[in-house]
Amino acid sequence: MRKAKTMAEIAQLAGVAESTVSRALAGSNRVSRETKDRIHALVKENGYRINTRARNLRTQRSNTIEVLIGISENNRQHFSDPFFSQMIASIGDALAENDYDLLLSRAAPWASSGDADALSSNRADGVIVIGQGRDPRQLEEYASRYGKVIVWGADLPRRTYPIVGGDNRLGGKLVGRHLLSLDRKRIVFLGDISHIEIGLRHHGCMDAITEAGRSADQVVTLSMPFDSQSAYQATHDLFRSGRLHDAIFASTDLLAFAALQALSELGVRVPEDVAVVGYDDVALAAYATPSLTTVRQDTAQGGRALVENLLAVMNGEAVQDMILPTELIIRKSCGG
Amino acid sequence: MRKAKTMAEIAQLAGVAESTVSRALAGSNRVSRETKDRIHALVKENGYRINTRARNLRTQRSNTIEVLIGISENNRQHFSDPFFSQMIASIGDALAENDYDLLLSRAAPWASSGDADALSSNRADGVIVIGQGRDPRQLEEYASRYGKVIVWGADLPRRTYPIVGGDNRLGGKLVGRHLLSLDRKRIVFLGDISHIEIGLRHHGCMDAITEAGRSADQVVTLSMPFDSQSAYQATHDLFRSGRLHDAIFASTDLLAFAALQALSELGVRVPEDVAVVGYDDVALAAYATPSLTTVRQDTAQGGRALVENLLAVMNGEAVQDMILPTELIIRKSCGG
DNA sequence: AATCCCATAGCAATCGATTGCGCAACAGGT
DNA sequence: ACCTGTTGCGCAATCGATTGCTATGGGATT
Repeated sequence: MRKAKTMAEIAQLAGVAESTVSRALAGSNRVSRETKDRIHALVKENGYRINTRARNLRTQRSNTIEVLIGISENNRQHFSDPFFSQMIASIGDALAENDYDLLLSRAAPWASSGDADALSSNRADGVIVIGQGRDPRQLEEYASRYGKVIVWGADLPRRTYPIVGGDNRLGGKLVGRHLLSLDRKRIVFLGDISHIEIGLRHHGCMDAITEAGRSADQVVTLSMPFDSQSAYQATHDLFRSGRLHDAIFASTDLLAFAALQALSELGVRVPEDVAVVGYDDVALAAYATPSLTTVRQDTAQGGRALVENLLAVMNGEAVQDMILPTELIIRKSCGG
Repeated sequence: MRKAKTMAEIAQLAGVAESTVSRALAGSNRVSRETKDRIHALVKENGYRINTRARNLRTQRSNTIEVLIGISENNRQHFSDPFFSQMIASIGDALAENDYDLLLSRAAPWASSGDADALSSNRADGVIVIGQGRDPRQLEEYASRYGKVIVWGADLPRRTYPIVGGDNRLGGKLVGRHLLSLDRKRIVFLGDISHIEIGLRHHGCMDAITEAGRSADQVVTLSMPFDSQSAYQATHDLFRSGRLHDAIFASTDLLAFAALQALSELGVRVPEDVAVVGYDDVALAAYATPSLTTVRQDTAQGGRALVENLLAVMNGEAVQDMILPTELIIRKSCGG
């Protein structure tokens, strides 16, 4: 069974023109039933498979959507953040239903440098960016130039791209209120507030403080990189030094887990001594023991919305921004 | 600033031929410094970007590697299994270092049906399959036909594709021994043993039982789908019914977390009443409280090995199978 | 019987970049 | 002056499938 490499060879074997083979495989009704059958048989027999690269060039599309984790240069950690992987899973589902593949990119195209400036384009039919990162201007520039882009993130002013996202400020506020209602007086905020979304969560938390007439110095902000190692270390250092805090607001569930680990090793009781609240409501937040009080970000709904809206954009339709409901999930074993 | 779409337009603006533009952008030394500079300036000025699709067709490569989660038809759950996302992250890292992108595919090409049989090929330069699934024959067929494939999985006999993987049977054996050394007498195995790798873990566990001269009925096997919901439910049902078991061997950390959750809700103490051991050593296994005793599968090393060996295969070199070290990580708060 | 139409299938242009080969210009050596 | 290299660049074929337009043959219509 020799392997037929090109459509031309199949055409030759079938005694028809390439165009007929192409139409037969595409299911066009301009090819007779018999010819179709004959071609399909030859295709199977020879193990022929369409060359996607040629097809992509000719049709000017690749049935592929690119997903960029835009939140930072140091992408390493974010791939393994369960929030991102859940989001990617959900996007993947929605794309699959629409017959799109998912191209996972790690290098943000706007970060390319020097000679490489003309490197890539047109490899995907559209782009989903997850997170606005620290400097939204690059993203803005990229999106306005490229066009077929949608972003998971916050509703920034003077934005030209459509977004899907939660209300980070509200989420932070809910957490703040919750901790205050538990009569916690010295709160630690864990996370890199130079990231847009994290900053908003922090902002919301401060809103709650102000709203309650408390003093802003009830919150200690531990700004650190986005990975669990740093969170573990920071928590460990802070609580070993014996300073008295009675609550941690981790800007991410991943960081919350790291903090819990540190507290556990130091013998700090949760939630008796310290209440811990996370953000994202990743799947393991419920399964972990102690389970985690957190703010829900519905990745299933979010991924689906991102895909649907992106497809609409690609289709030339106008799409609305979409702010998903944001709610606090209270699990008593951890968040008090 | 009109957008230049093709290389021909840039060539026209620069007053040179397309070939010169192409060579200039590729950094060929057969173009003078001045011409290069002029072209680069025009490229930047016009926001021109190379059409990747055309390039891919002409060069017969796409600098893309496809990653297939092959373990089951129901791919939904596996994307969010932290083991898979860690593996994907690690593969992504290694690929990025080699200037490859990662195409995440959800539909196994060998599962395509009917008219669609000639649908796709040549869209990636190579394929990494994670997991051998339930029926390794399809995978075998696919790999032998396609060629540029590497698989994360077990060392099956009469296999024609190269693998990277842990020693699942040894891992299972280590767990079995560990539980026996803790004098546990009624062990529950949690997982779908029709999956090759899970079956081997189970097998290894039984080896340990036999080795110790115990009776095989000390192990109850709860075979169930691959998701945490099912594991939670199964554990809940089993322990609520009051039967006396004193250990759980979860074939996956994800399932272990689900089991822990169920036990916690039923008031079963871990590890006093029931020891729980997982498999994979996902990142959260250490951070969760109680932390999890588990068998380490080094995704960082594994991902890197998969990529390096696949690139070697694509390069026509012969590669060795690679069995990674398999060791039990004992964390006393959970596994006893 | 002449005309028209429909079902099929072929021809050839096209998508946009890459690359082997050839050619011109210019330098240096004899 | 002639030969030989080198440098810089253009010509045109090529990758493999898709698609608008055209052509043919047979049956239906008037």
